[in-house]
Amino acid sequence: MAQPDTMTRILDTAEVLFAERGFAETSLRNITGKARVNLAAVNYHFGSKKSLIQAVFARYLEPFSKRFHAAIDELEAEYGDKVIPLEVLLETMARTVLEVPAEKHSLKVFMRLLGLAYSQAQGHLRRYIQEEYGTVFTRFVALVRKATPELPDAERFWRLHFVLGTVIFTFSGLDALRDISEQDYGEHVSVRDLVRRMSPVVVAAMKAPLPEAGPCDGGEDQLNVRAGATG
Amino acid sequence: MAQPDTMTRILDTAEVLFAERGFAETSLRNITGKARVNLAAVNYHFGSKKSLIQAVFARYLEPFSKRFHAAIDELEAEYGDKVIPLEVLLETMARTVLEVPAEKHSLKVFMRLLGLAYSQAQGHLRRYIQEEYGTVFTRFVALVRKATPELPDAERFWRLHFVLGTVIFTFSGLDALRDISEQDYGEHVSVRDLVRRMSPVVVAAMKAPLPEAGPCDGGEDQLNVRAGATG
DNA sequence: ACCGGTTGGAAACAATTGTTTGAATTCTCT
DNA sequence: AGAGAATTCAAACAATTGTTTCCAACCGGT
Repeated sequence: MAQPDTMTRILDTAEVLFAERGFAETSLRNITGKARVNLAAVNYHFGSKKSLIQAVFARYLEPFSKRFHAAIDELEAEYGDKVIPLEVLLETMARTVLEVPAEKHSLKVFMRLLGLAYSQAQGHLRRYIQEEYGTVFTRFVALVRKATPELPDAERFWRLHFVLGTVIFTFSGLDALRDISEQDYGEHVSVRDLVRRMSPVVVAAMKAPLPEAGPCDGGEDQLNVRAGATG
Repeated sequence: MAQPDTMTRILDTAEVLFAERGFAETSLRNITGKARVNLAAVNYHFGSKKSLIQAVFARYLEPFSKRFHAAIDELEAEYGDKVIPLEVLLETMARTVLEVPAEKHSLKVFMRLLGLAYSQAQGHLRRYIQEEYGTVFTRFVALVRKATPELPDAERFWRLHFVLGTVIFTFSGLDALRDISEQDYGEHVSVRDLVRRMSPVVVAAMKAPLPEAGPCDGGEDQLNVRAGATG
């Protein structure tokens, strides 16, 4: 069996280990050991661990970004001036997300990495992803805006992040949740299955009625005081 | 100003740092330095870093569990045999969650810690939380079941986790999201504000129509093949 | 065939990690 | 006040981390 080249071998191993344990908990020796590659290879090919992490993300996000732009192009060509329905937009995004990792990698890994990027390392990763692949998301949001004219902009912003939370959280903890589901309900759910279950929920979430009153509670926010560091 | 005792000082500092950077990325020296406490104090008072992490969670979850049990008791006494409406259940949970950290701590920190517990360290933390505080959640689910008899059990299981994802994801990334919201929409959202926005979305999510077809796609799940470790 | 640039490998690097030690200090109770 | 327990402290521990170094092996072009 012709082994893939070293860089690919490192990326393949790294993404799995990162997804399983997180970035800080995965050492380079752990990666290079499992990948049967010399330790120094990581720093030689990628420069640093940080760059390796970004490279792992780039391998997912680059084809995704490309395909998603293309998919949106198709949609816009098909619908012309007409507004693209919300369901179509969401379904297109889901399909693109499902397509990309299916080629070589695991959707679970992809989602778990996204979840880690959000939850962990508040710093460089989020900035990197935002700067590098933010445009396609912006484009998507613009279309969602046309599809949901009844929503105030701020409301739509929050709701999109609500459903983003649903998606990332679910798929990123997929294994554990699936185990419970299988054990308690004797039901093995596939990824497509989960998407099918998620669709009506997401649509309903976006189309939910607006909250009752406006933000007029005087801006009290004492819930966020932290234990003061008496320096 | 009378300083709180060492254990409290450590817990106060640790929970903030953990929430900001994650567990592995926060060193004991980092904590003890900021808390103005000797390094060995952590191991003296808590035994190990792992135990410290659990103690941080216990300080949130213990009062939450107690209050939530009490709140459910009240609800059951009030409603007797009648089913408690879903909205009331969700609102009760939200209120309890908001109450607990408001005493001394930050809701943001609480949620971020919950998010980390799910996303990070697949091992000991989830088990610990499940074993220690799983009963109150089980009790809650039983009431939700009565409130949503139209949902198949498995469907309700997944939907509860969908909305759990929304809640944890949103509050755990609260700062960043709030910054964007404030910058793009000139709108400062308080925590209560966010809860108000989230409510109709969560309710709509739980009450969304059932997905169309059953799980009859032949169980293909090749999306989850991982890059084989050719050992 | 030969050479220059690229790639691979074992060892060592300095820094940081969680934890332990044993003496000094503070607190508690009679 | 003083014996004894509880706590704090500085220092060192062994282990692991990401990174670098130096040398051998390889490759394609003239």
